[in-house]
Amino acid sequence: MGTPRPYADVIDRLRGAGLRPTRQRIALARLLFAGGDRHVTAEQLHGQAIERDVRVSLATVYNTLHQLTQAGLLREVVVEPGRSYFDTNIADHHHFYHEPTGELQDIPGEKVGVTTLPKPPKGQRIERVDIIVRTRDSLD
Amino acid sequence: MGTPRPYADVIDRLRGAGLRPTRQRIALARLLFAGGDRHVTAEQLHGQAIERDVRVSLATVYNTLHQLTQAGLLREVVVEPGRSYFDTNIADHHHFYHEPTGELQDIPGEKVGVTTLPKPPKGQRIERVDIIVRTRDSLD
DNA sequence: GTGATTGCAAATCTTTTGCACTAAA
DNA sequence: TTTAGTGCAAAAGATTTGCAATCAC
Repeated sequence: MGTPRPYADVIDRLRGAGLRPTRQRIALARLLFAGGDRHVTAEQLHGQAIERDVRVSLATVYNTLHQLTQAGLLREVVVEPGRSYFDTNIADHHHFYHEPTGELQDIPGEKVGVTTLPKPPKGQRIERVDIIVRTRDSLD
Repeated sequence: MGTPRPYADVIDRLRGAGLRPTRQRIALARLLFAGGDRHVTAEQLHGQAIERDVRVSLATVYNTLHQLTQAGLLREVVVEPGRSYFDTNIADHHHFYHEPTGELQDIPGEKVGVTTLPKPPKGQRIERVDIIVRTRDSLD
């Protein structure tokens, strides 16, 4: 048996992204990629880290989130001015956005059929198609 | 002939929205609704007003944009964290977003076909579907 | 060791707010 | 008048940055 490496999976993921597996990055990555798909703001993630006694500064959380996004391990979702969500689901998919609570919910890519789409302006290529289905409470 | 009213159209539009046609609001509405469809940030609109020697504060521009949005005369488009665009096109439509320049371009609603869409979460109704097609330069 | 990473606090940027002043009705 | 609207400057958030201290390799 080889020497057991703690959090080997997370560390490999960071390494794969070209990021040094520091204490902070490992902790954040564990929080992010532990459960299923998550939608978190920097503030929320920072709060959770603090809760679990992980000493990280908010600045580092922001930096790490952006680094992971750039590496393709996270996706940034913009639904509201002045607040960014980071999505651990990087598969092709879209979102329900419940405006009253600010909650995001994934819609699997295959559940949405976009038939036609015009050609992008000259000299541009499509990078990504984001669909946000904004919802409110039925009674309103 | 009745007494000619300057900017009667704009004034009526504001009145119709329940907004007093003040000097500032008239000027801003004229900038917004003059040409065809426009996508502006508060900062940009403020800049244009100043350029044309209209004395308005940025705070008033923000207030007015939100009032017009609430009245249904404008639509807010969120594509980037920390910056809101206001769209004078209130018809059903979507957007190309050219990431390098931050430019928005309308896609008429009928040019995009969304076939299937899952039911929203229990107790919620769909308010609006926003589709943002993010583009980059072809060569990148 | 040494170069990448972190923390902290300050800086930045967008947007909102409080309040005395001004203007529309 | 009387009440809504405005400007200004200050406040509030979210995010970024500069730089000395710290850590991974």
